[in-house]
Amino acid sequence: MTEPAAIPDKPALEGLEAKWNARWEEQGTFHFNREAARAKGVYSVDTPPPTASGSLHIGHVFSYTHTDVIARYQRAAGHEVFYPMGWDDNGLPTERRVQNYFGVRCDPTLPYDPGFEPPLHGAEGRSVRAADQRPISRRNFIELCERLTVEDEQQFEHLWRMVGLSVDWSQTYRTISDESIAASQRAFLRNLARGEAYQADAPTLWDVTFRTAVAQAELEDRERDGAYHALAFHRTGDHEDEDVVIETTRPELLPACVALVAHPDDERYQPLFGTTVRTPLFDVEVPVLPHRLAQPDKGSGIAMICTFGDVTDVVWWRELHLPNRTIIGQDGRILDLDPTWITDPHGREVFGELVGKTVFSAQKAVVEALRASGELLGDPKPIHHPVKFFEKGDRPLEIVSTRQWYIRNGANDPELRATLKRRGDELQWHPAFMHVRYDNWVDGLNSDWLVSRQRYFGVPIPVWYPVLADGTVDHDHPIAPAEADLPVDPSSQAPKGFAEAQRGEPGGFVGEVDVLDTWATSSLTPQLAGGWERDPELWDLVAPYDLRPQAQDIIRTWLFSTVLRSELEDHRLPWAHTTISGFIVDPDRKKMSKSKGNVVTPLGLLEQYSADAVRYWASAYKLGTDAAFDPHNPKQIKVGRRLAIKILNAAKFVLGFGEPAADARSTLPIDVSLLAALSDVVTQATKAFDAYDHARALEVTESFFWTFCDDYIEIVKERAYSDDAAGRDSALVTLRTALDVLLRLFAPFIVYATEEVYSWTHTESVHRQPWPTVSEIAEAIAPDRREGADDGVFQAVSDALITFRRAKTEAKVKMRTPIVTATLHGPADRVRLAAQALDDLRSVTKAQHVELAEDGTEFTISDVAFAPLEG
RNA sequence: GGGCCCAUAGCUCAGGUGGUCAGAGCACCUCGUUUACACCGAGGGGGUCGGGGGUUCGAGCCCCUCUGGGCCCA
Repeated sequence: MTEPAAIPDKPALEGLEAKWNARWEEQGTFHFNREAARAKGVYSVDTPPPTASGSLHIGHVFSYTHTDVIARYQRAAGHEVFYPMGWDDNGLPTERRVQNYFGVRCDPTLPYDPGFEPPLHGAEGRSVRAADQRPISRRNFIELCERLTVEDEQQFEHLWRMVGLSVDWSQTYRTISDESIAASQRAFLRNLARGEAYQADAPTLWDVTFRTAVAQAELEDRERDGAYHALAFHRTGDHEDEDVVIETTRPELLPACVALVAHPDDERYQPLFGTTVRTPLFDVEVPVLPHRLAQPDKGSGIAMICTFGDVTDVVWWRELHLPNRTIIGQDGRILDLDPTWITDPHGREVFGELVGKTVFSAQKAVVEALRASGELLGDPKPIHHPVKFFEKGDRPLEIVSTRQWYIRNGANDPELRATLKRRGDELQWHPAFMHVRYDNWVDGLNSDWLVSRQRYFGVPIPVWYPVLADGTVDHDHPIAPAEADLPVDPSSQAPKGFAEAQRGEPGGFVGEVDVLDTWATSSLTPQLAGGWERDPELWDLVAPYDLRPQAQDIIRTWLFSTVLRSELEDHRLPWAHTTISGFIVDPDRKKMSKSKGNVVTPLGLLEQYSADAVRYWASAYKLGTDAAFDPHNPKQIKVGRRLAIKILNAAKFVLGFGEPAADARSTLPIDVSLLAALSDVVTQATKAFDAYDHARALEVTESFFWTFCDDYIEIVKERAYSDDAAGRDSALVTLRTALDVLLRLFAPFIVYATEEVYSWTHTESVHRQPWPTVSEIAEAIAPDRREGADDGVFQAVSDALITFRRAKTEAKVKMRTPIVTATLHGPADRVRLAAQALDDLRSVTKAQHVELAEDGTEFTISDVAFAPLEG
């Protein structure tokens, strides 16, 4: 672009997205420049990488627009903005999508098939039943994951470009790329070396469907129907004929019962503490113990402890030093094991019948057997109670005992917990009240972070284990690779000093097959994007970052885990500010989610109303505020569209008046006054942006803009066309200055229309222009008029104008109907202000003569004589 | 059970440090083809700021409490 473009006859929003995206890409408008960064200072954004396998909905556009608006302001305010985009493509969501899309599932025991072609291609939306999924090797499966995410990411990028995110697309990263895997593994190895990562064989929350362990942060409670079953336990010793009745929602776990428990203060059960009872059906002797977590008001107040029905069972088991009698396997079925603790032949027979049954079937079988033995008292009492689920799962979690990897997070380390709390205090939250959610989460941590996942498409945990001479695996002495050798895949590569043939052999090794939790990599997005240990120059420029924008529901996961990793690695916050966007709710105030079927996809809205319109809608909401959205009547989007079109038209009109003389300045009182009002807008918008209140910045700008169009342009229109050189130049300078400033004030929000307009008079992008300043506006004012300039004259004329318009409306005459004479009344000071622009006021009202009267408390007019309208 | 947020015109939302703060847009009514814009313009009607207490000379704005909605954590 060497010359400004011609002003079109009929400016329109259509096509601007494609036109300007191509131009921005070609000119590198949003490229991060390291030299500029060193010179100007950096504003770096740790962008949330959307889940590549998900679909973007209107809520994403909402929050990402907030971030972009901030980035654009900071760029204008003089920073070199580091604003990369990432794709979170590793993990379960991708696996699940691949299964459904291609009709396959991963079976790691199968060999790789180089010529494999999936049975389906694009079974979008429907889930393919597990039985219909073709089993394929892990490598084939991962290849399909790669293939699909690359396709998805292209669509995402297209959408984001259309929305107009000022991202530097050359900085894009993926959480599953070799570089990301290496970074994630490197961070993990350092955690391991410092003793922050460790293994434990412990009861673990387990999703039966996905067959993987899940972490505390991935839990959610869901209300489910259940039933209290009253079971009779039998006392021992001197009280053999007495029963103790407990109520349980999980009678199928009876064979895993290891004790009964009641609250230490519960007088009903105090006599039983220290005694034993025999379980119904299985006749296993178990102790009756006191513990503070037993709830006297729940059921009969005494509960059975099983290994393991819920997380409380785990606490009891650990604190009361009870035996582990796990009976549920990783498939959610009763394990085929020898229950050595059950000695009663009938009990062993009953257990044998349970083997292989699902939890559901096992419960039916146990209940029937209890009925038959008379140890089930009465009918089960239906209840509604919260049950723990994996947030992505649809079957209740079980608890199984397995070896897993953990990263310390402060749950068992008061000092670390306090440090993390302090980091939360140091972080600047926008809005501030979101800080509480972080504190609540850190306070509520009850276990270290479980990071191993029994999945396939993820970052491999980079360790091997020695196989001892007797063939057992020595998990206590993991073999780690050198950082220089990363990334590694222990399931297909041998550790240094071993040959692949030694895999699984005595004296050899085995590779860890688990992968890291997605969040264990996502918690490193500052490192992944910022070239940590890969590009030290970049890392030094951008880290710690300025901004972490994100959704409120992942404060406990993404935000917290990123703070944790940064603390463990660098003992500092990863960023100075965090902005939390609200989410989108439907007109009934229900959160938008796939399962509710109320998700709105943005592409249609962008095409129908334009990206600027959608951006306006998003920008109009403050951070942290949930927004109701009705896709059938997107009012705010329509308003945004109207605004964007108005900008095009107003600019065309203003520029159409022609150019002022080169040395012209704003001289007439009303013109100076308009620029004073504009200065005030700049001050307010700047202050709002600096306080991360973009909605306020937009509001003051928009409000001024409409007044500018409806009043100021109308008021000076005739003068701008007139032969009076002085008056005309003052108007033209004022109009052009105001337009130029307004375009830059709007540019963070209305990115396309402002750029289009700017191109009519400039060869550079409006998005690379400095943020407007008060002193710059003063430059447009004649030097002797700058002192004490205020908006009084403009306000007075505007207010007076309304009374004239009202008079015409009430007289039911056209606005252009000439007035022969009229008297304007008002307070003396305001009348005198208006008098300073009396010629303009007369021209806009078509009044030949206006009498001024200093009386009354507000503007009114009287003695209006209309002239007949000609023609 | 604990915590946080929200409840202002029919709708969607603004209302720094308490004193023209009762606002904007949409919707509604009336009028209007004026040197950009009918994807427009002008004017107008409309709310005892969820209920109840309290602090204050004065409270959407501060405190208490109740009700309803949402979210987070147990």
